[in-house]
Amino acid sequence: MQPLPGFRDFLPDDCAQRDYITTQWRRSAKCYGFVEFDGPALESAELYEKKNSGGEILSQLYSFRDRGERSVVLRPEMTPTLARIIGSHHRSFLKPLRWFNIGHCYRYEKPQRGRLREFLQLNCDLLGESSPAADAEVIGLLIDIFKSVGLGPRDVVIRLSDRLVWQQFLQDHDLPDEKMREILHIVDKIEREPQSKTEEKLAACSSSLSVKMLQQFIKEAKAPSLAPLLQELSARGLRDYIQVDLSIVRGLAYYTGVVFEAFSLQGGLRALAGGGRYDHLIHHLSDGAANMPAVGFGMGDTVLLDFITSIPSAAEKKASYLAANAPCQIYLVIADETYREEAIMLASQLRREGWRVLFPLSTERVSKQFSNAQAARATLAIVIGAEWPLLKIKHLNTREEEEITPEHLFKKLAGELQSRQGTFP
RNA sequence: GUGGCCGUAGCUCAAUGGUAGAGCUCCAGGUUGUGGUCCUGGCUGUUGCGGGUUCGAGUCCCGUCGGUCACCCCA
Repeated sequence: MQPLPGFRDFLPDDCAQRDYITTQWRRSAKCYGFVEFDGPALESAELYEKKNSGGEILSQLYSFRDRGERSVVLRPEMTPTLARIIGSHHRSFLKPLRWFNIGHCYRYEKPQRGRLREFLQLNCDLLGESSPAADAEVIGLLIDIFKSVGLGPRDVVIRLSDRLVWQQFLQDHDLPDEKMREILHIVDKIEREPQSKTEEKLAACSSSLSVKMLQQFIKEAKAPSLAPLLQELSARGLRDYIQVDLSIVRGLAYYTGVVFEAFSLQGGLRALAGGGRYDHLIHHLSDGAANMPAVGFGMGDTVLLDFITSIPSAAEKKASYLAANAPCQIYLVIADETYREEAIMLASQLRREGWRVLFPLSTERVSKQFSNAQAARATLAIVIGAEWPLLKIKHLNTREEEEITPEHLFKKLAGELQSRQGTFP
């Protein structure tokens, strides 16, 4: 039996790596005062129909009828759920809200690498504040997440743009607002499509615009509205990560202002995260129950993990986290079965103090026990045998051995635990 | 949804149309209380599945399922 197409099993090693990602996500989000929320994976289909009035989107939804004949959908993204929750609970919270979520989302598409039908996503949203300071907080958080996993300005870039700039562009060329969506779609593709196709699409949309004019406008990258945001990012020391790029407009219809995408600079340009400002969506999705400006972003786990693994310094950082969180810290070697009971008592005591401890469940040769200790990636072995009531401890990395009393052992470990506490809370 | 490539042991892969194999992993040993090496032995298959061609198919053909890459799409 295999999992369904586009779904994955997570073996312990996969879980450990995912734990690394989600731990860094949580840590960074909390540093910015974001609080975690969650909602159901299964939602009413109505929630998504409202936003996208039917069409193709629905065919990419995991949708079905439940036993109560309700039309239901596995959430394809978090934002509608967030908007729904905000709509009915926003009066209970002081504004602005800083909320984040880590959860599985689903889409019924043909699976390929980094694009499965079930994926884990981080969403961070700042609601109820329309100033550029809010944009800067959110983008600052995004960058700090990259920093936390060892990615620097040589590894990732945030391409920043503003839809208001394009709105102004349309006005300056006497084009109606209705053309906005079409033009943005063309801009979105301008890098990826051959010029002839872009020209064709542009001609169908407007007679007064040329591809050259668009390209020139993008090249000039004049975006005065972004100045306050850029200033805030400079104050955070994050300007190195930012590149103003007006060709970034994002595919989604609901963005109203600042939009941004994070890309990998090495190993081909891959989108690692994306987001922007959506000032009307909450109002729309909550049926007017709430009305507040919002800015946020989403980031998937698989592409990020792939990328981290391909960057040596980031891979090293991941490896040291995994080593520090190995399944076993202390392995008790029972060299003489006579002392099994003493060993069990010692193990229990160590476990009560929070150490990850293993010992052989049945009689094993000492050489086998050391072998197992290493396989479990323990850093310390404690041999219990003839020297009792003394213990022989062996540092498995340095192979150094010493004999100490149990009391001394606990004192030593207590110091160790304290000094490590700052490393991985 | 469209097209290309690929499906052989748990993993990585061999096998001119002619008896399905290797390495790694795993398990058990190498007699006294010390772990990445080494030596010995052992387990593992409906060759993804279903048809067809052939004396004979892992190999050729068709279908199907799954994987992968590129489009499409991206909430």
